[in-house]
Amino acid sequence: MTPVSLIATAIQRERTRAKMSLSALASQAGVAKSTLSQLEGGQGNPSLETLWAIASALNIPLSFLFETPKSDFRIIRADEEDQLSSDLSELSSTLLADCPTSCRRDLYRVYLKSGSVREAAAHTQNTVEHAFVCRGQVRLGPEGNLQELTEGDYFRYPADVKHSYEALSDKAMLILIMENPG
Amino acid sequence: MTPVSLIATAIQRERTRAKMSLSALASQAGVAKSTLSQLEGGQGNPSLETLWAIASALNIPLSFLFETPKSDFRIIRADEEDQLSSDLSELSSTLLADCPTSCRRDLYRVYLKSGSVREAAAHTQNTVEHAFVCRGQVRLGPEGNLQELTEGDYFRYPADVKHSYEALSDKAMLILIMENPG
DNA sequence: CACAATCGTTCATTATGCTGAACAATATTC
DNA sequence: GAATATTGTTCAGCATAATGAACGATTGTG
Repeated sequence: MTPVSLIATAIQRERTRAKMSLSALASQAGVAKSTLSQLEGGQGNPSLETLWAIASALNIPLSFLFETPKSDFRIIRADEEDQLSSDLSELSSTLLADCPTSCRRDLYRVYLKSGSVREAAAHTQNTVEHAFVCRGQVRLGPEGNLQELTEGDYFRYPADVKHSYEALSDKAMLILIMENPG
Repeated sequence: MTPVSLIATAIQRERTRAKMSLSALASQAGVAKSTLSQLEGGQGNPSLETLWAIASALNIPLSFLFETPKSDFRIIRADEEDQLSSDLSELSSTLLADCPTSCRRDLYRVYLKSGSVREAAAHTQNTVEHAFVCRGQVRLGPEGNLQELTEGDYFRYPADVKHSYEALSDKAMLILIMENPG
């Protein structure tokens, strides 16, 4: 995959996400329509200033133009041991998620009390959430894909749709990592 | 700050980190020395292919050239409540760390047993680790800045120096997020 | 229906980034 | 110490990215 074609799809993706026409984005960024048109066509070899102008007009950091879209599900149960360095008796660690390309990840500590269900609206497109349950039991996930998790479980899911959190035990604590855009 | 000057310092930083001479990097990347020289001098307006070639030769993703360096300490105790959305009785969440610019964050689940101390070598420059204790008590941190943490505590620290982990309780579990380069 | 506006694409001209050779300044080797 | 690489910089020529006007296609409006 050539870098230009990657940029091409990235620009198109971000532009449609921003609900901007090609002409509007071009004038907003201060570049010629023709330049932008060729770029989105996967042709040419844009300069840094051109890319910068486009990213600024889209109101996103430049690195957002270098990301490859993906989103997926993954559950790692507390008793599933990826044997990574488990030979060290005093320490065993499990890689829950890595971040191959640059991404934005915000880290939250969440306390839940049993009772009502906490609904969360859809986040920006391609947002992914990582949940790790530290204490108690919770049911969470995107609409139609709720998972019941217990202490030590890890769950990753797309969060660009409606999703919810609910404590099944009296109290629950979890680590939530919001990652966008994936 | 102009985008070119940012790239200029970024390239120099990554090149010295890779212990490469300007000439060596140029030939490795397949670009003219003059091009690279001008770039590091903060002049010009590089094309995407040029940047791509340089990043590839440095063996880093392109987005690493757009990051602004920083690193810092932060501890959030379990009983420190950032009142964020604490008005919702059934849910209260605390933002532990956000990620203003693009960054790489790998997520680990770590189990510790009391006894020996786990020593970790210095990671690449500007690496930061986020530790969140889910169970038990641990003493961890960089050399000369060990912190004792208990359940629910969060600790962020530079990990580009030697650091260590030690369980103070019988068993301990924590979430570790490795972020590089910050 | 006709008119106007906006859409995205294509093409000559202009501006400029990339190149390669020549350069002085260190660093290395016998 | 002289000879030889290797460092990073500067400058003319070429390659090409960016431009702006003209284009047909599509949409909106009276």
